Amino acid sequence: MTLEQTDLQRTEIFKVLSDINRLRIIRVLHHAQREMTCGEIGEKLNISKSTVSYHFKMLRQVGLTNTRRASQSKYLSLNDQTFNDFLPGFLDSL
Amino acid sequence: MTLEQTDLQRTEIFKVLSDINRLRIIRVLHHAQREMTCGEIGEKLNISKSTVSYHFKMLRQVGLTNTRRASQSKYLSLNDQTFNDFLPGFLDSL
DNA sequence: TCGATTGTTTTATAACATTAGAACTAATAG
DNA sequence: CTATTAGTTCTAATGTTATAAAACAATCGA
Repeated sequence: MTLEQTDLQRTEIFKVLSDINRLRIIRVLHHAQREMTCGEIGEKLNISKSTVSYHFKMLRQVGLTNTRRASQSKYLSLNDQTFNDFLPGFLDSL
Repeated sequence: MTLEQTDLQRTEIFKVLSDINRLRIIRVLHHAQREMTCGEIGEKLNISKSTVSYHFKMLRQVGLTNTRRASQSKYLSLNDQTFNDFLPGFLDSL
């Protein structure tokens, strides 16, 4: 992994974290300490389901979250590994 | 300081860090361990002076850098305090 | 199978970000 | 005062991002 590649990965992660709604999603998940669904988070944060789906995708694409399908629902959880690798201590500061 | 205000401050900082050129500027400054001028950094990173000036402004606005005028030149340095407050350990990971 | 539930993708739109050239401002040296 | 140096702001072009409604897809219960 070159320096430049790591830089690009870093900027991608920062880009994902630079949106207030995605930060809210992360906080909600962190404080809940459990998986949550798209609908559940959308309702809590008052955003449309398509918008939540869009943000979920971005979070997943940079490895900040994991997803698990179960029946109709899709459960989201934080990927602690990525947070620890790139932003040690960040989650606990939320 | 409310949670929401801190969130906005955080997303602003992440936004500033989500650009590859600004990340490069930070790395160059960190490794140089000294102040550097706009022209010096622009030359090193091969970006126009107006673009460097634009990025300098963003960095300063969120408190990631300090500036000092001396004669015609303007010297930039990292504000370790802000990095430590919001991203402890980040600079050393660069 | 049908209808309900849940989430995704498409589409359109509006807002914002990045870039560099040109014009401008500030400081200094001669 | 004038020319030079260093940086800023304006402008226009180009590209990116966030949003939600609408259409679509997948799953499940009856």
